Amino acid sequence: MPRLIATIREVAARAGVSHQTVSRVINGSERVNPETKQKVELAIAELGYAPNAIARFMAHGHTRTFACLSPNLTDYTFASIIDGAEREARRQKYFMITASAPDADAFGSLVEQLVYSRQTDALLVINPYVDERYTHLPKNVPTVFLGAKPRGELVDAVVLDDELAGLDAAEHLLALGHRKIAVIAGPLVEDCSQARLNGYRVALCKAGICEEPTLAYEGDWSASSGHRAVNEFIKTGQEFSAIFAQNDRMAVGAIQALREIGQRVPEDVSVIGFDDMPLASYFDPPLTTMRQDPFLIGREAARLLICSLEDSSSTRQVVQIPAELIWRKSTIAKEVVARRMTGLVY
Amino acid sequence: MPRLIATIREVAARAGVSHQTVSRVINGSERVNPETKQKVELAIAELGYAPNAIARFMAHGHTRTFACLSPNLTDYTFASIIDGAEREARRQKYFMITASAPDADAFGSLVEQLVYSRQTDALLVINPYVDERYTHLPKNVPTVFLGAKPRGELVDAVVLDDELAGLDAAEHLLALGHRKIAVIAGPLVEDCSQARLNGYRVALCKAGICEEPTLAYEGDWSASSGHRAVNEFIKTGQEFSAIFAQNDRMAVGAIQALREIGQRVPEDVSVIGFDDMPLASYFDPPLTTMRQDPFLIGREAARLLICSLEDSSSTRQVVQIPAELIWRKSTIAKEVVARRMTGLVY
DNA sequence: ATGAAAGCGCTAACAA
DNA sequence: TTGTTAGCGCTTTCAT
Repeated sequence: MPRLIATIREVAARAGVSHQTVSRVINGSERVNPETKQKVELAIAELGYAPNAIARFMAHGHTRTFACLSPNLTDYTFASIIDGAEREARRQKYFMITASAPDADAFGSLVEQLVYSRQTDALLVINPYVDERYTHLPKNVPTVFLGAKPRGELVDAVVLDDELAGLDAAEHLLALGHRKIAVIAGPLVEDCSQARLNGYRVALCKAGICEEPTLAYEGDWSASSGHRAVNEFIKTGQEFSAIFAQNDRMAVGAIQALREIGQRVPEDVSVIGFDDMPLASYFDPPLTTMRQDPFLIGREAARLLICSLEDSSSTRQVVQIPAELIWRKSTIAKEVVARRMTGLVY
Repeated sequence: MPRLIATIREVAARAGVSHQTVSRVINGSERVNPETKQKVELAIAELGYAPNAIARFMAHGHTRTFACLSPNLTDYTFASIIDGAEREARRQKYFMITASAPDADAFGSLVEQLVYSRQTDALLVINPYVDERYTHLPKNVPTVFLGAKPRGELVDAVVLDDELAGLDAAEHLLALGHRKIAVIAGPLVEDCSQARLNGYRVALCKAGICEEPTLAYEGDWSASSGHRAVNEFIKTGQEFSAIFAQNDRMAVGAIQALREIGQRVPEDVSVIGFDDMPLASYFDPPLTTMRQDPFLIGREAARLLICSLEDSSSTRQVVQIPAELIWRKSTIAKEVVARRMTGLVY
């Protein structure tokens, strides 16, 4: 296979200069005579020369590339984080290799293939504590966690302010007059589930309500687990007038289960979700939810990573991004319903 | 910054062999004495040596990495394609750099940064004809198109059998007794929109129905464009008892618009979508749709790309993947409804 | 079975 | 301002 693109030396020969001068031109060095520069640029154009990135990496020892490891690439939140990170990376002339690591083993071999081989200078880890994957983290490699604060690891992180968001969600329901509020949590090994649960508890405590632990169900983020949660609540005879689902998919599953047993949303039960996923406003009823901006989170993570790559004296940080309540139609004031039902009008 | 990982020569020195022997060991060459091999492996373990991928690329001239360029990373279909491609790539020890190119210019500069710089050996292009991006395609670089057949370009492609899927969707509606079937198409610059439309037309022709062109609306894949489509149909006084939306988001938007004007789905109007996006079964009513398997499509594309990378004599091919009808609750037989309405029971 | 030499295409350090 | 010399860490080719 013939080499299709010229080398720096061929350009140099054609322009009648040394290859080093060509290097200076393509790197925009100041110390080069304008005339020489022109000659070189002409030769570059004539030869259709483009610098070889791999040779550059080889020469200066780093790749301007980082790896982004995610449990999967299809979850909307993950995909948005990745999109945000990738764009910020590219804006700063970095590259990103994205890979899905369904489990800890896959994660480990990815770290080997990408980081230990020095194909990659740095690491972005989405949900480092979903499983044991954090035990495979490389040492001494700039890393940013997404979705969980470091537990001792000396890495940066950007996370949603999940506790505050959980608190806001619960207070929204409280403000609507609800007192019996069930929670459908994500997997409790994930920090964000715990944090959202804490926020919820704090809100209830502040409202003088002692939370009943049985009013919480541990789901797995899937719609069907939301469905199961409601069935479980019913089976165990729980009473509740509102549900806080820790993501929209579980909220949607819960609403379906509720409807199957003849409960109307929001008239009988209010449901608040989390994420504001695409089409959240197109469900029936349109979902009230805590919106997060995963694109922004990804961008911020890339920014942080590049900072610590370029300024090794930069201090560790954890940045928290706030969530925002989007009040649509799946939650409603308890009193309003009660009055309507008894025929009272304002 | 000190080099943290040993080089092949350091390993060689420690094992008392030449660096070439170490190279043979790490590359699994047969021609190496078992004892020597052991010594080398010991040295590798002691030093924590890992081969430098960049140096390897440099030495043999290719990177085992390809670029995957997509209009965005968040669309579920794209994300699934990417996930499928990335996993297949990794399974075969390749890497993939994924980037979003919102427009043709971004696409062009990405091709420059990734392909002309030889950071990448090959190219996966999702939706090459969304805009003018195909004019920036590199020559002489193994490429696979996703979502559109090559228009003259000498590249492989994997596409859904959109025409057949369009035909199947229309025939489903036809079989249910519908005769006035409106279409909400995707952007007509995209081949898949055209192909789905063709399939629909063929089906109607076969059923002896001359399609009225005004019964087609060009959307942009968004739910709100599906909503607009229905309003447009109504405003222009179109009659229809069924709608074929070329993706699920537009279907959902259409259903909402229908409901707003007091039309029930499926009792008054049947709606079939396309994709079987996540939660399609959780909408009200659960969506009838043409399911595609984008993960499989991505995997197939990566397979093809690697084939043509490793066997340059491999012949060009376009592989078509079938879609599958998922009949849920948003479509119903016209007669059934009519009978119910007039009080007739079976 | 093993080693020595050359080179991949560039950048960095120094010299002129 | 420009050129020369050395690598970067590996693979490949050719000798031994």
